[in-house]
Amino acid sequence: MAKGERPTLTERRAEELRAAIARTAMEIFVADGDTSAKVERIAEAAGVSPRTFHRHFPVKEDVVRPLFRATAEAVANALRDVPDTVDPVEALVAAWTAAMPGGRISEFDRRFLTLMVTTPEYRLRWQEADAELCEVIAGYLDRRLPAGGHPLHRTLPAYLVVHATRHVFEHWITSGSDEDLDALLRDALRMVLAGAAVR
Amino acid sequence: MAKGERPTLTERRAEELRAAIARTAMEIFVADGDTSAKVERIAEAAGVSPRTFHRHFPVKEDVVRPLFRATAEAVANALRDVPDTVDPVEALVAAWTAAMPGGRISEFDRRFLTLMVTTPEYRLRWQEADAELCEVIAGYLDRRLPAGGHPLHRTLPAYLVVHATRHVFEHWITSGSDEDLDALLRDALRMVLAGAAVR
DNA sequence: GCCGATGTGGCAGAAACTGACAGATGTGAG
DNA sequence: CTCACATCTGTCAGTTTCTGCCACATCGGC
Repeated sequence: MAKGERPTLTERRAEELRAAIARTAMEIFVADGDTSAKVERIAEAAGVSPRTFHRHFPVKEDVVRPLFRATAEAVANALRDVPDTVDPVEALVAAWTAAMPGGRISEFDRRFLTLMVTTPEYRLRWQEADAELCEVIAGYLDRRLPAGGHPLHRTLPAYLVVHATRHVFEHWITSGSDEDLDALLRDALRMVLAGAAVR
Repeated sequence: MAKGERPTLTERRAEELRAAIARTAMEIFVADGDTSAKVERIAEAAGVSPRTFHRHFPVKEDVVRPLFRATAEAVANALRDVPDTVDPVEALVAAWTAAMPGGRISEFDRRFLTLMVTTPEYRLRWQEADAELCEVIAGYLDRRLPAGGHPLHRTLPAYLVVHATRHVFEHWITSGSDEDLDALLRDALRMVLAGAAVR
């Protein structure tokens, strides 16, 4: 557990435990149709004590973070090795698609994400994962932006890309999910990248 | 208290009480340098019982909402009667400036806003006020956008304008506030509106 | 096998909330 | 102006979330 070492066994176990608890919470939330389940119930269903739950998730709502972090990492991985010949818009859309298992969103996930969008405390955790994505996307866009200038010229386009994606996605989720998500994303990203002068 | 009537005396009093409690909380937060003050203390300083506090603010963090709502309304008012001859970028920057008392941010406000930016639960309340601003800005941009098209073509530009403003503002706050905020805003808004084809 | 480091659970308690009731204070009809 | 009614407020008890502390189990290196 030194510094930049890869995770030790104990750390990996803790991570797995957090993921398991998160998944348990997700299943309970979807089954209930709301997010009001008590810590006691989630902890018991996951086979741990409430005290251990709170050790891993200081605030109850943190329980969903591993889920969002996982998809954020999937997007980051999909974006890591994109050749410069690919159109940025297509690369970003493809990265998002790659983050969904099977390239599409299941009914189960759709119900869960609806809860996450409509419950402010949980929506906040989603946004925190998006904040990490901002850095990844900033790294990707870096090579495609005019060099120099104010620091904001680097971070703002990435920030806007992530938030445009979020806006489109939330519209898609709340409006019944019967539109072509990829097409909507392409459209929105083109708007953002055009303004940011991405080549 | 029928439907679209103007507020009755009782309602106005409740609104004033909420504003007074919010202001009290702000002063305590700034004096402490953090937002950890207990409900009991804020309520006592405002001259009400904790029970009354929670009646007006179901969740403790809601206490700052009146403050953000007030500035959001100020921006909305400043934007309401802008003639079409004014450049949208200038109109938006002017609206933000008009929302600050005296056209600039006091040291007191700066400290308070720093706390709001760095504390996720409070940052969320700020974003909720921004969400209301989105509708106002969508109304303003409506006349300046190509007609027709998908609903997202109306809401997305406003959403991006608000979030670009937020990003610039948070950068400005956290980096010491010694840059030219207006210039940064102008720059960011030009980027967004160029992509959205605002005329 | 031993031993320090770390994770876990139980318990007590702080703090954030909520429901219910009683008293105070508006609000409106006559 | 007065009375009846609605609304707001405070007190109190109770639930839920979250934390500090300690004992115990497990892990990981020697």
